[in-house]
Amino acid sequence: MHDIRSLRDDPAAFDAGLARRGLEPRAAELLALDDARKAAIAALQQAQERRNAASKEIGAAVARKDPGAADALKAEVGAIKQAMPALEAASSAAQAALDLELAAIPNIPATDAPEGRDENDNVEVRRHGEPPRFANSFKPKEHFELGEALGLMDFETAAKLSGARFVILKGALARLERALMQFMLDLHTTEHGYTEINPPVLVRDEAMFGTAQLPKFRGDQFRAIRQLDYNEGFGSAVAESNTGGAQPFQSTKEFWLIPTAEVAMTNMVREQILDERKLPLRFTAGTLCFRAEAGAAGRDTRGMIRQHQFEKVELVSITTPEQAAEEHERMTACAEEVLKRLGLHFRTVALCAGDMGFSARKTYDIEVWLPGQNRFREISSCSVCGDFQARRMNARSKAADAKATRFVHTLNGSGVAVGRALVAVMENYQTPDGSIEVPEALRAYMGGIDRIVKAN
RNA sequence: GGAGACGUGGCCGAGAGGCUGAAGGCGGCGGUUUGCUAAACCGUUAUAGGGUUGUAAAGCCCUAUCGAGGGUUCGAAUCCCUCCGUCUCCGCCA
Repeated sequence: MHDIRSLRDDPAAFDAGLARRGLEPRAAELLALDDARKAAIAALQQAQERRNAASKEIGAAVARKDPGAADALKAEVGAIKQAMPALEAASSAAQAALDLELAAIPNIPATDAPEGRDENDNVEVRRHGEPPRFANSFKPKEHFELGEALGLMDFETAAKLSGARFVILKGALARLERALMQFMLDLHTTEHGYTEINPPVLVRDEAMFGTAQLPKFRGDQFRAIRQLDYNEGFGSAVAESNTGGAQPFQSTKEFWLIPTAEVAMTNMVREQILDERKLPLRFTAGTLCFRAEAGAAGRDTRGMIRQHQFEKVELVSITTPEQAAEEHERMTACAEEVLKRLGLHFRTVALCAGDMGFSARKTYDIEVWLPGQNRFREISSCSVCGDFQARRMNARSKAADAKATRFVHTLNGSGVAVGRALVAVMENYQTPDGSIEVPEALRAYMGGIDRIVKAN
């Protein structure tokens, strides 16, 4: 969420930031909305001021037993009140018009985010390890070929239960996914200083607004509706529920399924004033994530790369403005460490301004090597959001000796995507006989199993 | 799911249609006194928005806010409704 006052101070800088994302200038239009809003507020406040003053005079007139004066004043207030609803409506409409626009504009890129339009302009900043070597004659398989051949990965049965973009893992492969999550959480909590969180995965509108999934990315999300009177046949299970009221945030019976634990963990500090001596806060959680993948039709339709439901270990930091940039590097290194210990080849790229997500000021993607696809695939994305989300959440901090509060800075990163890590381990540790070696770092979590073989 | 109680500033807590942006206490900040510390005493201490003066720091005026949103009223922390949240008892449940 952008600050209309700083936009007022420097509209050119705002438009320049949007231009770096490949977007049209918006400042002039927003400032016009802001002027309209201020005019509407002034008109309303003028009416309120007179009403309040007259009402006090009525009290005084009644006290000195002057009914004539009181009645005259009542008539005046009555007239003012006639006009008030229109003024109130105009004022809140003007505010809403501005907020609607501001809430749907992405964050301004940091000065050191690379220039560029799309993924082709991203900048590789480092690379670790190298691709695994296979015998010349051996063509590495993709993870779903391996998993299905092992009898431990079943997309067909999952489709019977839930449709496309779901999977059933079995036996040692199910355990491998569990092992990966445990390993990552243990690493981040015991060595990287993150506090483990087990958050709700169902959240309300405000939380989704806070991290900016709402209002713009509504269509990418799943909702959970509590159906109170479920007796009109199965069709009603998916019937559109009626929220009704004018208040935007009043539903208790509808939730959103989190698309990432970032939503839950970042919103833990919403509407709070934090002591800056306690920053940065570092949280990690391994949760299920739910994404509608709207607009991804036809992409990654096979396999586990792009599912409606997947597991991810997420990292979130809450910092002061001064700490944010360094924390971003640190967080990215924490995510990279996961891949290093798993012995996976990866590269880290800085996303260009045109390719970054909505809330980000600067983003590093970590891409892991997948031999079956013969290419790098995103497995983690670490972003600094500045005060963009903090404004939406009203999350502030205060220095020990300061009077004023200021917005915190928020960061989030995958540390890392568990489903994709499973894919990476399978493809990188496959052997010609179709079995999969278990990386050293995971063996303790696998009860000592060092190889995953075909189920009998 | 049923029944009931409650939600007031950083915290505790009064207030039950106008004199209340809100008593009192704690805490914070500034000061006086004081070998030091402590104590005592005095003062001060919400947030957001709009307007205005000023280069600025800041000041002044106004509006809104007593969980949130509506309503009644000339006037609402106070009365009514809805929602959110907390607590108690019962029921159900992993």
